[in-house]
Amino acid sequence: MSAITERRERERAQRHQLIITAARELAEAEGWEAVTTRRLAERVEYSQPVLYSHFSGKDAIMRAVAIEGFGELAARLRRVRLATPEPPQALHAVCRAYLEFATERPALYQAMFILPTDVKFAHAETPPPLRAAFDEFVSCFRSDNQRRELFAEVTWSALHGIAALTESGRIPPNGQTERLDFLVTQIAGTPSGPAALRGQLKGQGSEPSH
Amino acid sequence: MSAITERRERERAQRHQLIITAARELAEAEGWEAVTTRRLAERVEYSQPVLYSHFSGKDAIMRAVAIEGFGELAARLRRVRLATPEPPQALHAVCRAYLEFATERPALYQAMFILPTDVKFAHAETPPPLRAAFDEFVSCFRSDNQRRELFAEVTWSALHGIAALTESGRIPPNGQTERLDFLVTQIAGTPSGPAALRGQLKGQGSEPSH
DNA sequence: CAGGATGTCTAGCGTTGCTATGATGTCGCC
DNA sequence: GGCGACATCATAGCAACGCTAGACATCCTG
Repeated sequence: MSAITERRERERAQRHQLIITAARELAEAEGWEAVTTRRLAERVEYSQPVLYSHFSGKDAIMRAVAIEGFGELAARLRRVRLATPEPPQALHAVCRAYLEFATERPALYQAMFILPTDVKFAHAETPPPLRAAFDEFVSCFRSDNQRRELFAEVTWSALHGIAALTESGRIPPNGQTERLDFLVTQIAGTPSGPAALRGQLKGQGSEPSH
Repeated sequence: MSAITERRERERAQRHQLIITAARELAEAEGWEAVTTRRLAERVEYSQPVLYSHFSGKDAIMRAVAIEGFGELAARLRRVRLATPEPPQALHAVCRAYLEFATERPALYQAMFILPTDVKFAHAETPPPLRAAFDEFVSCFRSDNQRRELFAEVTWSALHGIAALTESGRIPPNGQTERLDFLVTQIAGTPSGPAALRGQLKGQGSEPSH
């Protein structure tokens, strides 16, 4: 292989990444509905068909952005968990970091967890960064807990519910701390968050009633 | 007002409902991406502009479908709750009914809770059926629990997370019972579901660990 | 019965994701 | 060095989308 073709492949790889980055920036700035193939092509200073020589379609571009997001989320959760040695606080910190991620990067979060996708979750073909992110939740539970995968799954689902409903305006953005503290307290089976430590649970039953 | 204009208004109201029903049926049969104004117009046997004399646009049609769904969900949850007198089981039953609703009517659920909307949640202009559905969750907690609104909010969020991630294929459809049982058990702060009563929690710590 | 208002459809605008075709430029071979 | 083969890229266009202006018909009213 000649040096020239090597350079071309390098340039091609750069352009590949350029498309992903441009799509992500455009989505984060104006939302996914503003990401059209025309605007994206203009932004990377190529014509539309070039996009299709790198990706099979708009869906594939969004999938690439999502996978990039999985890597960032996994790294962020891992950093937070390792920085919080005490177990209950680790779960709380990881959950808070998850919600912060969803709040700070709504468009990225949408691509990862809300918009239709054909990325395989909990499957052999699952992208490693996605599995890594999920494992951060699993690692917040004792290794002798045979159901820690279930614990992690439900914890993640609940966090996703809060994040999705907040982002779409279906629950008010205020009170995230209370929701987070309550959730972690219940999931962990024991008070762990700062609010709980401040005694917000005192004097109130948590049992259902008719 | 003449009898003729009365008849016209009646016919107009019927057609209004016909559009909503047709949109819903089309969405439930082929998904919302298949609901185009052209296909919808063809289905109600009118031309496209007629839709716009009833609704300001496609969004408004979807909003009408969603509000219809809120009414059905509220009725379903209420029926289930009243049929389950024992408090802990009531919460469990209501949660299960919510997930069943989401599973049985995925397109309707999407319009209600996933797709972008400008329906006001937790607001003065909130549609009464929506508020009624939420209140069914609230009513599952003791009235002397000053934070029952928070309890209900987090419970609903967690259920929505499970429903949304399941429907988009991000968590496998198998194991919904386990997730539901675990969630209700943790939220209620005491075992309440059948699985918990079967002793699935034995011998496993629920405390996080490093 | 004429006139005006009401209601409906035909036709079309601008935009979308995507692609067939053709021009341009580069590479390897003789 | 010149030339055919190849890869690369842009122009132009397709079908379908949400939505709307204007023409047409129909019906009620004076």
